[in-house]
Amino acid sequence: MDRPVTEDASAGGPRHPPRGRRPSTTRRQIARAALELFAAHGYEETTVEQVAAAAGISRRTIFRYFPTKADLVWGEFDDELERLADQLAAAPADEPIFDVVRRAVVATNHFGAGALDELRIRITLITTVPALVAHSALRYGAWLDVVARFAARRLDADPEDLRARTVAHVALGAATAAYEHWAASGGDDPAPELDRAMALVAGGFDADDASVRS
Amino acid sequence: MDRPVTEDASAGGPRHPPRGRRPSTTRRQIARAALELFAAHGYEETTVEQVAAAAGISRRTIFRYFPTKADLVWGEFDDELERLADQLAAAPADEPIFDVVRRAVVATNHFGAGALDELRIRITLITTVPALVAHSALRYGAWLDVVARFAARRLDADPEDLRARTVAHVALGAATAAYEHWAASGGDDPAPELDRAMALVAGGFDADDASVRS
DNA sequence: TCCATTCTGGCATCCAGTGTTATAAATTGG
DNA sequence: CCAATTTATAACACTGGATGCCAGAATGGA
Repeated sequence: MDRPVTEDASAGGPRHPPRGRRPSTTRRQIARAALELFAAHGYEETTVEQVAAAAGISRRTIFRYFPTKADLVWGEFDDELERLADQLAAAPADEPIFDVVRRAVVATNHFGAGALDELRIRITLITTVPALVAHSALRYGAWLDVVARFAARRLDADPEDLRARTVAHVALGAATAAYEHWAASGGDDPAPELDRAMALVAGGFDADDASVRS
Repeated sequence: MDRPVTEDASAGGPRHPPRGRRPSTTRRQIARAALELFAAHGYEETTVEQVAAAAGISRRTIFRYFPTKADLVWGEFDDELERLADQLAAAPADEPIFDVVRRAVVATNHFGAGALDELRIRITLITTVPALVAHSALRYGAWLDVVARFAARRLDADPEDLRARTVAHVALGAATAAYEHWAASGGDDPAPELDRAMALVAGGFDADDASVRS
């Protein structure tokens, strides 16, 4: 009802009232409308035109808020990336690299019961719809960079160092497996699955390790 | 010069002469024409129409040989998948899971000097062009299934088992990191990079392990 | 020759994504 | 209150990948 005034809840600078015409909607509102349609009728079956209609704006405006149709599903992924980077940077210097990544990934993936339903819809779409599986590789690129940069710092190496990139790619692989598994089997919080997958890696897939058998 | 007669060099059944009109070209020829154009002018800058013209066929026919533009870059990836599956199946039953995967991946990625140039073009495109990075997630899906099925057999578990899927995703991560690194830094055979990346994982990223420091 | 089969080309269509332009809604300054 | 400026939106046109459909070309067989 009240106009969305760009919902800037962050600690901002001096509050100049915004200059021109106010946005008629928010990213959040558009994404929510899209997700409902995708969940109800399927991603491929829903056109951007229909999302626009549901959100009460024009097709062209959708693409000003989101660069691609696939990005409608990803919500505020960039924010999560920042939290991950902070977690990594704050880790004690003597903690082993992969342990830090493991802790950080798990820590940034705790969700309240309220957000779980929406999260499951998102992850199910991302891990099952081919167009979204494909797109995820692009979003994960930034994730890889964050983790690889951290690993490179710890190894005193270049961000393109094979070891640093491998740490990142492997961590992403474990996280992807965990999320895929969580979305398919109706668990509760995805954090335990994440921790278990990362533990397997940290143990080097040693078949004698109890963590593998648990 | 001579007509391409569907180049079926495999050990076939009884040789009925093919029935209807013969194909005017081959997948190989089309892919080669496409790769040249992509390398020369860029992937996004080249339209399927131009590939068709270079291959001497119509745009529509391109999409009968290849389901998407991106698949033009992937060549005979399916064949490689079969070889990987065979390698995995032939491994001794007492060899640790990840060691088997490591050996199989390395073994299926030896290339003669003649094929290296084309491989590097392919991998460079796949790891740098956003549309191809995205598409790769779809092709790797089949790769994941092959490795996960192997791991599941070894673990006497379901193919969707978290451990099996994690093994597959993590192996793919390591392989991706290796290939990415190989394409960027002009090495020779990608196999050593693959082996090194997989060794890091097998060692659990233990910083005291010599394999990590080498 | 007539027929069945296989491949190709051309056309129409859908949809995601982009550039452009006009217009609406808001603030600032007179 | 009016004009200038700024920002957001809508409407339109256009590109290019992908798909369905159908007519026609090219082959072997009866």
